[in-house]
Amino acid sequence: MPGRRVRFEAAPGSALAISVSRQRKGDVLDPIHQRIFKDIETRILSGEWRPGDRIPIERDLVEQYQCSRMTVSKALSILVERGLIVRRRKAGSFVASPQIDRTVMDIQDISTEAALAGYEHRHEILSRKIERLDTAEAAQLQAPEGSEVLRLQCLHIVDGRPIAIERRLILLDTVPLARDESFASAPPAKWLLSQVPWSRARHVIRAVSADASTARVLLMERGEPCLNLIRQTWQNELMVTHVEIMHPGDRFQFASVFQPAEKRSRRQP
Amino acid sequence: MPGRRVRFEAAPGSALAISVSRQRKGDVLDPIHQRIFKDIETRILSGEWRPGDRIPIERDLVEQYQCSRMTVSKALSILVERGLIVRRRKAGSFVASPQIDRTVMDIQDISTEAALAGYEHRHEILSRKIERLDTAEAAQLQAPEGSEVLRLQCLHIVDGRPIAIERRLILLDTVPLARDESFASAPPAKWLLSQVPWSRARHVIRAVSADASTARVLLMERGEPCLNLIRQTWQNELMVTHVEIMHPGDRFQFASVFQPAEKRSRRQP
DNA sequence: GGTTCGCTTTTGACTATACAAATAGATAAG
DNA sequence: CTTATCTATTTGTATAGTCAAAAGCGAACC
Repeated sequence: MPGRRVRFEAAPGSALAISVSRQRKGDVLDPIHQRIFKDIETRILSGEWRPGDRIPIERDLVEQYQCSRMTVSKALSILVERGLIVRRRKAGSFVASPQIDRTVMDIQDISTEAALAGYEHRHEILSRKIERLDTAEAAQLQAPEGSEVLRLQCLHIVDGRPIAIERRLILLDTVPLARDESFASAPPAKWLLSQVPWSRARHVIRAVSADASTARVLLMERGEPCLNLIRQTWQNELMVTHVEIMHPGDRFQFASVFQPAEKRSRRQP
Repeated sequence: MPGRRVRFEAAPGSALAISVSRQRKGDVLDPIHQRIFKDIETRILSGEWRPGDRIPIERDLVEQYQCSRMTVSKALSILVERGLIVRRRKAGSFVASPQIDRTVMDIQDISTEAALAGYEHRHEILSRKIERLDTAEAAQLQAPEGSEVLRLQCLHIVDGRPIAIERRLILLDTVPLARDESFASAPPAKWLLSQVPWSRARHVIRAVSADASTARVLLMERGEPCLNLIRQTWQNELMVTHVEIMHPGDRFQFASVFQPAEKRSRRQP
């Protein structure tokens, strides 16, 4: 009966044993590779195994979990993919040094964020015109001079209060469909994403003083602090869009909870 | 000769063929699973395959790349791990919907960031004292009342100009070694990371007006905009540290370049 | 009409094996 | 003492199969 596997567990407490997780929630036990992954992840996140430490070699893990090398290898591959370990031939696998104090901010688009938080959101297109990029602006955006662009101003209102003014350029060469889009049903950010996949983005977050026109639409005083987000997006060297969003400092902040080993679990509806 | 593999390539242009990459840079060809991965990734990032589209089933990919199912499966697993596709039994694998307009800011710690940008960085510990958390503060931080904490103020100077004031609490129960640390050689953020691995962090970024004491140390006017970063870190339900960093708005911004499919390649020195 | 049941497709998990590539550490040569 | 060479170890890639679990689909049934 080739390929049939008898499953037993390593005796806990044995010399090199890494306390194999018995975890048995709801009577279904996790796949072996996941248990190996979790056991090692726990060891690393708890600090028991520190950056640079060598983790047991595949042969020993095979022994401890009574599984095949492929299964161990799969677990280790995921740990590599998640940035928790590095593997080196002949040397072994080691706990990776964490990215030094890296902070990651996850910023969803405004309408999504508002919806998730249970707020009512609407947007108003304040202006909409088609222009050509002049020399200065083209240089600043690293886009070809004379490109046709759609220039938009869009106000976002959450719970009845203006929360952001969005000033956006969309390159019509890259996104020709934008020419005839009114952005009445979906705000520009959302519409764009459904139309154009992007391959690269650049972000800048700053604190600036409200200029006169911003202060007027956002119902605040001139000079008050604003949170300023600039985002520029490309699709394979073609610029897609450039947007600058001004948020009133007293009404808006970016917040996120983050784990070093990004748990990605996205489901398709 | 079991296990030996003869490598040929699918005829390009054949009915279902997905234009198998011939890529042959430097005469070494990539592992098959990597070629499959890249081919599909390219298709998705270029927009040829759009969110929700079904990608060829494993059987067909096996046929096209003339490899085993495990190899195809490995490629697809990586695509899942990277968030590019989702797989559903019986249904097939589909291009994942991108996280709606998600922006990710990568913020390194100040000294690292300065070093990377080629600036000279130094820090000064302005104050350092050990206290116990009072009721109000404990509640705010969701930490146990009466916990011993180390309270620090640290000024960061880049290229001779004050660029940030850091106000930090370190829980001495979680990080006992901090009690005798002077933070003279490494700034608190860096030192902490080398001592304590963390499992969860919360971040908030805001724009605020400079208060009197902040304005004084950062050599700016009261009321001018400041970029304000708050970061709280836990290790397995134990709070590690809470820090608030104020940056002068005119001298500091967060910037990052980001790709939807995070390329992770970290090497150990 | 709707509901249940079983068939079939497709992914998920795993084994056992083979050989390749890198390289740390020992050994030999200069 | 330094440098080149060998070798054993450890990871990397891949094969060819097995069995399991989920779920779409249609047929039979109410």
